[in-house]
Amino acid sequence: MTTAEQTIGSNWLATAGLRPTRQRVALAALLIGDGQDRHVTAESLFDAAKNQGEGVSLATVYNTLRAFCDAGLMQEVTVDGSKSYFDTNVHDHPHFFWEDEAKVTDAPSDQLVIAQLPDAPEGAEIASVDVIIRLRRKP
Amino acid sequence: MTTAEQTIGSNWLATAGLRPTRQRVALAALLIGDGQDRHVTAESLFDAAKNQGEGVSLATVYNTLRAFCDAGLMQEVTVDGSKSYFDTNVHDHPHFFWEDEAKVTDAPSDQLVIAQLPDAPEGAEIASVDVIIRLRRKP
DNA sequence: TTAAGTGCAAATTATTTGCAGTAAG
DNA sequence: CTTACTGCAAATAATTTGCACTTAA
Repeated sequence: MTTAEQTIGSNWLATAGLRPTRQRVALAALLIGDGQDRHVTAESLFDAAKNQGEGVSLATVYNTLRAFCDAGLMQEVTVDGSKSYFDTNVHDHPHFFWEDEAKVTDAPSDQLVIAQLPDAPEGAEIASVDVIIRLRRKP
Repeated sequence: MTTAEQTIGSNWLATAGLRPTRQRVALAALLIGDGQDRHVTAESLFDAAKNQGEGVSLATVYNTLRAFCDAGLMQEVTVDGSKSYFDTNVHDHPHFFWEDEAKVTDAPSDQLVIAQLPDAPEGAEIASVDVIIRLRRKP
């Protein structure tokens, strides 16, 4: 990991008022270091950190992802009942879920047009609208 | 539970080629007995069965819900990472998720109009599109 | 009679938490 | 210094499974 990526990560943490610990800076660099949006599970991020020789415990990865979500730096994507996915893109946008690989990617949000949406029932308001496009390998 | 509801449940099982055991007929009657679509978790269905004095183990409720889904009688709705919800309405339709109550209901599908949908990436095809409208109590 | 279904209790999986030690402001 | 963070190991929660018993066909 370069110093540049660490700096980007530190700034990202700073904007949310989170302490830039060694572990968080390392994970932040993995998540946003190259400017690309990323979709991870706790396990996949843990493995990525390990592959870089970064010592971070799995519990800390879980706690850190929660902290990032609470701080609004990331969002959880609910696509699969058995695992939690986290997305560095916090804007409202649709997702592809590759069922064969159990992998999440962004779907192009400009290609999704919702012309009409059900009204929220009495006493409720719409917090967000999730659109998951489930994919399978073409036969 | 009336005999009529049991009969409806038995027929429902028969259409899927599932053996109408006492437990399955009881659960089926709870699920589709009154003709209304239902959204349950394993736990909520287990409680409902218990309240009717039907002896069904929790493991059997889990196994039965899986069997119903595998048979195409129900579908799983992924709205909450920590629990599985099951829907007796197998048609493609949007859902409301009431975040405060952790409850799922159907959203009126005629009020959802998707004018444009992202194309499936190369080599993939769209299996289904989930639309979850997350609600919160109005303040 | 025989293959499928049931019910426990034990196993599994993903995730959270308590708490003692470590480090950031 | 003081409070937040980390890491382990133990706890939790939802779900699945192994296996002996029961039941539908």
